[in-house]
This record gives sequence, C-alpha cells and structure tokens, in this order.
Amino acid sequence: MATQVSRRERLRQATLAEIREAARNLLIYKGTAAVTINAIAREVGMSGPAVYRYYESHDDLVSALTAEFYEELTAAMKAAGAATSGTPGQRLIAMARAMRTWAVRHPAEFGWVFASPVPAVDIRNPESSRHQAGVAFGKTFLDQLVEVWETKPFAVPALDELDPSLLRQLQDYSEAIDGLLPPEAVHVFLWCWIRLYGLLCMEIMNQLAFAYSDMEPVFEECLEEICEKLSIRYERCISQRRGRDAS
Amino acid sequence: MATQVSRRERLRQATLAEIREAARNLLIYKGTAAVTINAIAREVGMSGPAVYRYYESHDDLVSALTAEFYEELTAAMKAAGAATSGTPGQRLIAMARAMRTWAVRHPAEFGWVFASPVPAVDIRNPESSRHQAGVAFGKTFLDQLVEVWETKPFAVPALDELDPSLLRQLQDYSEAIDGLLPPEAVHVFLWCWIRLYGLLCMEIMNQLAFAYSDMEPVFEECLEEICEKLSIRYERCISQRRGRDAS
DNA sequence: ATTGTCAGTTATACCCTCTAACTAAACTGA
DNA sequence: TCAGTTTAGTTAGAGGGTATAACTGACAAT
Repeated sequence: MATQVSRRERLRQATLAEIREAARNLLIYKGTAAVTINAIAREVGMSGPAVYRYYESHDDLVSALTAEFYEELTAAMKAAGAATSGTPGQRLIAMARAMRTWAVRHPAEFGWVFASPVPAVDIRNPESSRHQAGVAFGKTFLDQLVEVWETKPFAVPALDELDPSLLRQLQDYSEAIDGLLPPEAVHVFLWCWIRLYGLLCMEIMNQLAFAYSDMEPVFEECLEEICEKLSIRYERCISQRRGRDAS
Repeated sequence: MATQVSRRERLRQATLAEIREAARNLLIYKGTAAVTINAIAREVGMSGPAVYRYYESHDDLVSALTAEFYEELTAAMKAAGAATSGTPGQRLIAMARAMRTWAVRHPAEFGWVFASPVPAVDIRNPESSRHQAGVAFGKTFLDQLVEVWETKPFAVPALDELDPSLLRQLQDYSEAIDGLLPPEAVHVFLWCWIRLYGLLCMEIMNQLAFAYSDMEPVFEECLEEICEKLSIRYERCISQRRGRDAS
C-alpha cells in the first residue's frame, strides 16, 4: 500500500530520524552532556540552526528521543511476550527479562529515560508523546499482569488490613485504569513493578557496583520473588544470556 | 581549643562553604542545570573566574557538593540511630526512616547524588572525597546491620542453594568488608539495601507518581518486609510524620 | 621595606541555545 | 509555463556557559 505521503514528507521523516540517530550516538559514545543541537547538526552535516526546522528546541528533541527509547523498550518487551508460548505468567517473566536485556544492552538510553536531562516534565505536560510513551511502557507490564490475574488469580492482601491512605490511593489508581484490576491486585502489581523497575534502575545507575559486577543472578532472584507473589511457576532461563534483539 | 589555622585559611573555608551554599540554593530553586560557575559567582557576589580559586573545575564543585550531601544524609541517619534507644534492629529501622525523611525533605539533593550530572565518576576515581562520602553512606547502614547480625542473627540462605556467580560475588564483597558479615548475611544485607534504597530512588525520581501521591505507607510496608527478613519486631512509627532534622 | 602569595579583576577563546534575516530550491495551481 | 507559496537551509548575532591568561591590589613574613 503506497503511503499517500509527499516526497517532501518522506525526506522530512528521514531527516528527523537521522537527527535522532545522531543524537543517540552522541549519547552512547559521549554521554548525556554531548547531546547538543550544535553537535548533532555537525554530525548530520548541517549547520546549527537548521536543526530547529525539525525540533522546536533542545527540550523538544530530548523529549522525542526519550519517547523513542520508551517505544523501543516497550516493543522489545511486547516482542518477547509474543515470542513466548506458555502461560500468561511465563510471558510476563519473559517480558521482564526482555526489559532487563534491553536496559543492559542500552544503558545510556535506559539511564536517559530514567534520569532525563529535563526531569519530571512527565507530570507537567501529559499530552507530550514522551509522556504517552512512558505510560505505554508501564501499561505493557500492567496489561500482561492483568492477563495473569484474569486467568489465574494470585493471593492478594485483605483490604481492611491496609493503611487507609494507601487503600485510598490503590482505589484511585484502580479507577484510573478503568477497574482493570481491583485495588488489592493493584497493590500486588505495584509491589512487583517497584521491585523489578527499582532493581533495574539501581543496576543501570551503577548504584550496586560496590558489591555486584554481574547482576544477572540478582535479577533472577527478584523474578523468583515475583513469581512467588503471583503464583507463577519460576523457571530458570535456559539459554542464560541469549542473543537477538528487537531494535 | 583555638584551632591553629591562619586567618586566611578561615576566610578561605568560609568562602568555600558560601560557594557550596549558593550552589545548593541554585539546585533547590532552579534545578540541576542552574548550578553553573557563573550563576554561583553572581550569587556570592564575585565575578566568574574567581570561583576557580576555590574549585578547580565545574566537575570538582559538583563532586564537593555531592560529598556534602552524602555526608549530611549520613549524619542524619547516624543521629537518628543514636537518638533511638532500643535494640540494634530498632535503631536500624530508625535510620532507614531518617534516610527517607532526609530524602523527602531534600529531594533535589537526593536526586543530585543519585543521578549526578557527572555520572559514575565513583568508579573512575576512588580517591575522591565524593566517592568516600558515598562509601561512608552505604557503610552506615551496613554497620548497623552488622550490629543486628551480631546481637541477634537472622535467617540466611544456604550457600549451596545460591547461584555460583552470585556466591562468588558475595564472598568477594564479604572479604572487601573484612569479613564483617559472612557471604550469606551479605546476601540479606544487599537484599534489604536494594529494597530500601531502590524504593527511595523511585520515589524521589518521581517514577511512582502515576499511582502514588503519598509514599509513606508504601515505605512502611517495605520496612515491614525488611523487619521480617531480619527478625526485627516491626513497630509502626507513632508520630507518623515527625518534625526535627539533623541538618 | 621588599618580596611572595593569594583573592580578585578583565579580556578572551570556544562552546552552547535560540532568534532574525536572508537565499535557494521545491512544490502548487492557474 | 510561470508566478506564488512553502520549505530547507544558510549566516550573523545576542546572551550565557566553562575555562585560561594576564594583570592588580591586599596581606603576611622575613
């Protein structure tokens, strides 16, 4: 199906992608601070202000890049889920492993999305594609967990045993996701997410290097805990560090 | 005891502190990017390059600031531990609460040390006062946990059930801390540290705002888990959000 | 009183973001 | 075909950043 876009538009999209590509390479090889409009312009072979034809501002470019990384990470997780035949629980674990694999292979990008140069813009501007990509990323894991919940409910805490403030927040979030999960299951979801994402962030931000050089077994233990919490049978990954990528 | 330092040296130290103070205020009120040599110079009322008499470079200043924050956080934790009469376990929990209290009161500073503008310098330069302050911070929690271990040992995993790579790393770290804890207890220590510090980082980096607005009960649940792991009796904090600070 | 050290200055080189004003090419429609 | 518009690119420049060099004045020590 020949996409009905003008030649100009095609060129434009190509240049946009080339700019992001250059920015990404600068990030990977020279660090966050090297991702400047001028440096990117030099890289793609145009002079400074020309980049502003493509991205309104440096912030704008940063957001676009962040969104791209989120999307790539999300795609890698979805691909891993789709490639895994088995129970929803097994797919969930496969997605978690894919998340770490992507993060470990792309530490600069993962660090960038976690501790973005333009921090906490998320909240300020919920319309941005960056924010939407972030939400979609979180939702990927949530959706898979919902599937687990629906096919084989896991143990949940009794609502009346929870802290009142906590309960209120769980109810709010349960509503925010259109009741996809009841508050007590939301609690378990967030418990898993905090362990998983938190551990990964600490690994990528080098906060555990004082003790661990190889975090893979630590991550696997974390998955084991999550499996227990979700009544999923834990299976050690056979091909421990496998190839392939979805980027 | 009149410190035998020259008047010049006293003035110099005062200026150094004033520069850090200005830098900190810029960080708090205008964000990471506003912490520039020039802006600081304006703030303290000297012109640009004069600051280089006090700090060799921007990086140098950043490191000094980071070290200061680490030290303040460490001091707050130690103070909370010292102020708590009770078992070593109760002191450990008091220190953990103090850590969060400091982080919540000083989010800019906590975020700064976690995701420093000059990332992962830690490893590159283990002589820097910044790195040493970071180590001292981690050691504060470790030391307290050692006291717990020595007065009332907690359950530990069997060494032969652990992943071989993980075991090797635990043994290495156990040696690195001069056998203060055996490898199996190190494993539990790191488990606690990852939960505690990881959760805090996610909170301060706003990674959980999509679901939680008040993280205090979530943190308390985390403490409860840690108590269980360490065979400490969990006690809900009575004066839930108390005053006082050690800064 | 002289001499060296130290805090501060200005000037400058080079990088950054972003705007303004301009040029040239490519598309569009009569 | 040929204006007219849109678009991609240019250079010039304002304003701010890091950092160095060269200089000035205050202070301390012999």
